[in-house]
Amino acid sequence: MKLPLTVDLKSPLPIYAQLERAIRQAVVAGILKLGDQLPTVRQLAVDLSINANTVAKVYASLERDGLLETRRGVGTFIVRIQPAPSRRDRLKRLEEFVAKTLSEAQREGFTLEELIEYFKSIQRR
Amino acid sequence: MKLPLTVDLKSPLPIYAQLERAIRQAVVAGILKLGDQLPTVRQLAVDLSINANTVAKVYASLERDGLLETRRGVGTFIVRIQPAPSRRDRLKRLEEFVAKTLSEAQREGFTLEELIEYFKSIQRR
DNA sequence: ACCATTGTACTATAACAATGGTACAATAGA
DNA sequence: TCTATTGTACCATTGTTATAGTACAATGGT
Repeated sequence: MKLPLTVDLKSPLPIYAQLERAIRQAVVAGILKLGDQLPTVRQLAVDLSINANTVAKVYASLERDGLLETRRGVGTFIVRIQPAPSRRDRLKRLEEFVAKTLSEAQREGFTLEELIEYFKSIQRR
Repeated sequence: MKLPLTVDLKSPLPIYAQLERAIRQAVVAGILKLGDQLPTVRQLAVDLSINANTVAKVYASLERDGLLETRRGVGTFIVRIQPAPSRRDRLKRLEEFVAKTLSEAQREGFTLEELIEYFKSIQRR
């Protein structure tokens, strides 16, 4: 499976932040599933035309976050898709998150319909 | 009128990029109108707790872009209102917005399916 | 036991971003 | 004309980001 990870060297957003975001997004979108192996730091560096150190730092950061697990000589794997806090807290946080997202979207001039459509298109791929 | 310009020192997005974006957004949103004066570089630097050089560089960049005009000893003024963004620009911004939202959602532990469901439930009411 | 693969840990270097500071140039107004 | 205000242009310094390169540690397979 070819991962749709990309970075834009000309973006003001640093490469490490772009890559971290892309990986998180791939997990949420279901492109990366529990137990899936990520490309090796060296391979991904080649694929994205960036430095291996940058990839390694992103992996290390995501591991600190509990999303990944790295095993020397083996590779890097997805170990957490979602935490499991209490249902009620979770729902409340989801509500807050969606509210915040919607207010931002409104400021940016996007409609709820557009967002749903775009989310669905991501789900489909 | 107090301008709603803010920057986040902890964001990976550099301050100058945040400020440039915030000003463009304020113009598009109609908060800054044609002919309006912006805060002085020194004043805005104080307001945002950043360096005056950073503000000056943002103003200079926006002037190169034709959005602003600066007059020594007088101030900085809006001289061009952005045309409505093209479809392509809009789609690109939507992409970026969704990418950002999904990476945040991942950190919060929400899945794409949950988000879509919740958005739909809002749409229904 | 050996070896290739993978992640980790360094070092050094360069470019960029941001700060603090100083000085200068142009303008408006007293 | 004088002065305060505003933008501009420097400089030196600091921290971050990214690169290139090397070496080492742990693992799995031969």
